[in-house]
Amino acid sequence: MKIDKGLMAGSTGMLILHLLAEKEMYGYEMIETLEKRSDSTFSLKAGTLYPLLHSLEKAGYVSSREAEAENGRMRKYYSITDKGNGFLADKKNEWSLFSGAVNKVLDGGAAV
Amino acid sequence: MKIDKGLMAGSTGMLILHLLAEKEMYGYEMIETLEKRSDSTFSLKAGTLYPLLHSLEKAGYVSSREAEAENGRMRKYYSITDKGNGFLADKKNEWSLFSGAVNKVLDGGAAV
DNA sequence: ATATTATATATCGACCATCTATATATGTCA
DNA sequence: TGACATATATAGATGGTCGATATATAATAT
Repeated sequence: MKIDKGLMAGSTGMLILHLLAEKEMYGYEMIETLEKRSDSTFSLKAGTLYPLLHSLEKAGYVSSREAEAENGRMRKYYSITDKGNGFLADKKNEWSLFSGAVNKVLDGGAAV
Repeated sequence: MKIDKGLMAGSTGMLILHLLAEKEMYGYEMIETLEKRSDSTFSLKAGTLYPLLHSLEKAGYVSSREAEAENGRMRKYYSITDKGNGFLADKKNEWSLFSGAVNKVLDGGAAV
């Protein structure tokens, strides 16, 4: 099933930062990793990712360096910053609160 | 914590339809019920709700009737339609898939 | 050789849902 | 009478995602 873009809004940044908290990655790799990890539920578009990475960098949440890959291609590798880790922690709390509240409403009526 | 509007996007319609699947409600009542059920996590704005209700009605997911409340005030009561129930079921599946995928990514790295 | 596909980054305009601000009107309470 | 809660409504601003498009190289197929 294709996930409505409305649902994606707001969580994409958190997901990207979470990946970068695990290890340095380049853009294309993030798209593939998200696709794989979510069992193809997510298919983040390049047109969404690259502007997002630029805004995360501008905000100081990630830093980047260009480097040549083994195959000779140029890639732009992103890393999360300390500031980014703090922001990520906040976003994870927010996600937890939000998804919990949605489920509360959906379960609700019963034991309120 | 105030929930980022990006996160809300896409799930508000589902939440409203879920409330209406329980019982007929008027707009203001929906806002209060969501606030209460979510332990004040959600505070849906009137400027979001009323246009949303109109579009849900236009799409045939809800129907409305105007009636005088006990206190003499005019209220617009909304009910979910059969079509709306079908749409709601789809949206709940989508939410389940989406939130599951987000958690998979956040848990990920470990057991992939 | 040549065409196609995958890799890799990037920008732009369109779309859509949310918010704030504003408007109107009535009921309640001080 | 004034303030606040109730109740619905619309308009404009904001912001995130998408599709389309562009560029360039590597790998694969014909």
